[in-house]
Amino acid sequence: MREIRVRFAPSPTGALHIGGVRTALYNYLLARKHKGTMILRIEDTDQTRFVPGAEEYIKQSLEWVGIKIDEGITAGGAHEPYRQSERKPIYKEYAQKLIDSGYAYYAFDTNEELEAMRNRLKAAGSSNQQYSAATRMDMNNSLVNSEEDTKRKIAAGEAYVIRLKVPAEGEIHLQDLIRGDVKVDSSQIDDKVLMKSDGMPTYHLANVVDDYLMNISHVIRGEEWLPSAPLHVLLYRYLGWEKEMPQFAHLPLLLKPDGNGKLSKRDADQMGFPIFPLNWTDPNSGELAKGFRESGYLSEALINFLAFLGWNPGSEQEIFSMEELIDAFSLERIGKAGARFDIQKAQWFNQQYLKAKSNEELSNYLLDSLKAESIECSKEKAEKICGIMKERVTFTHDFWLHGKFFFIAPASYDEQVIAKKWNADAVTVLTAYSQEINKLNSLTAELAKATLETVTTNLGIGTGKILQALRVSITGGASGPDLMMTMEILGSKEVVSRIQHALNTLKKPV
RNA sequence: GGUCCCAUCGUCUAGGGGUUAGGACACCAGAUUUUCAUUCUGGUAACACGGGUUCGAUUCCCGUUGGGACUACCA
Repeated sequence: MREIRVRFAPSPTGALHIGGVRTALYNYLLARKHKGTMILRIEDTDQTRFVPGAEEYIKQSLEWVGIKIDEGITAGGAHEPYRQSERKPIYKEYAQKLIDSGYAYYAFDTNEELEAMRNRLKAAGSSNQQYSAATRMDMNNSLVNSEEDTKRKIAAGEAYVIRLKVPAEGEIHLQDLIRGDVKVDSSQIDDKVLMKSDGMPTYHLANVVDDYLMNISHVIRGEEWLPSAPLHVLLYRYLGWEKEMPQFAHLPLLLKPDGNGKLSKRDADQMGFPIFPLNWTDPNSGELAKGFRESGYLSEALINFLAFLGWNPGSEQEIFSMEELIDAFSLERIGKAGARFDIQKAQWFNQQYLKAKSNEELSNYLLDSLKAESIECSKEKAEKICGIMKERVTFTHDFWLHGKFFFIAPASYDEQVIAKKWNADAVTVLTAYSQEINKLNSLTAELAKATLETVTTNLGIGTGKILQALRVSITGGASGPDLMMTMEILGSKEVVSRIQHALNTLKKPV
């Protein structure tokens, strides 16, 4: 079997879309599974859409999610350079080869002329308006002009493109690993531009040339490429590389949550979830798009979630580490239908991964949040807080968001709890309780509980009746982690002060 | 419009000529937790439609419908 060599080949036109991350992931899983090579190639042949910082963003995103690059930009390799803009002469050479062998030709048509052609065909009621065998002889190209004329035009510096001469008819077959046999009649394919007038190749040429030169074994990419895949087959054929042609696998698309259409940044904004792995600030608009990382997602959870969007192991296991994914992965088990993006499932995965982490590891997230708020906290205390909170947390920032009361005394109290539970009994117990706690110089959860029981027993009031009042006086909220542990972390002085404050602030019920 | 791709619970999906059509998320109910969350138990919920093929189709074939992608000197 041929050595597995796959590539992830994004273009640096902005932040890396989450669908791109999944494509990269599937490539990576296949490579690792078969001890192959994962290549990162940058497809920057469109100079007009180049976005500064995008390449760096791609690298950082892949690094964050744990997709390691064996070969390509930064990693280097035997097929350098891995940035298509730096491979210009290579494409030119092969375009020339196609011209020499009669499979491609020069075209001098202006945009206006192309436009006119389309309008003409449209008016005539033609089902497709393309530059093809049916129309090329009416256009301004080296097929209709004399050789001298073509040479003269080129020498005079007239703008031209190189187009592929697609045959008028004939079926083109493509064996897709996911979709099986796909066939298209070549009459449906237009004479695609191979080299643009700026001297850069188009995706079609660059992609085929590089995949061949880099000895790529499998092209795993999104389904949006399926319609142009037959064209690529034609290119391999005309270049004489059909035997070395990689195998194709066109991945199902990631769909909007409501199911209609490709997942886009717009949907994410509207529905309030991220679509990029990392924060991204658009250099043109200055607009910030939130990343999964900054939204509180763990990379392992994101990967697990993404892996299951379009693929499944066939078992009932849901939680997979990267190693387990590599072990279980196979192209055969990739589905054909588009997968809707369900952020709730992503949240569930995140919760699972968060719960499984050590307090030590989790404390870093809390400490980060605290640092941003300029609040001091020891590592030990942070670990303790994370320990009692991790069962109730969905995002990394929830430790801070739902645990603020560990650092800031409540400024207001939950009204519902006050209305229902703040009564004469509560005031009696809390008054006595704070006096007892005040006598202690160190407070443990056990001590807090024992003291509370003693106080309530002496007063003949059920503990359960006033517990909510105690919680609200200490945290301000109606719910939260174990209250006794919370008090232990807060310490006796703080507990007393908070109860006193509640007693003083809240109306004394009659 | 044309070409291509796709179709199992609301969502991600397993399955496959004869099954009580399985799991997970979400949702609902109960138990535990003196709160909330966690956890556990249970529940609601699907083979788009019409023709074939067949003793028998949700599964295979064809069509319809629906959805999607592509249709640039963008990738």
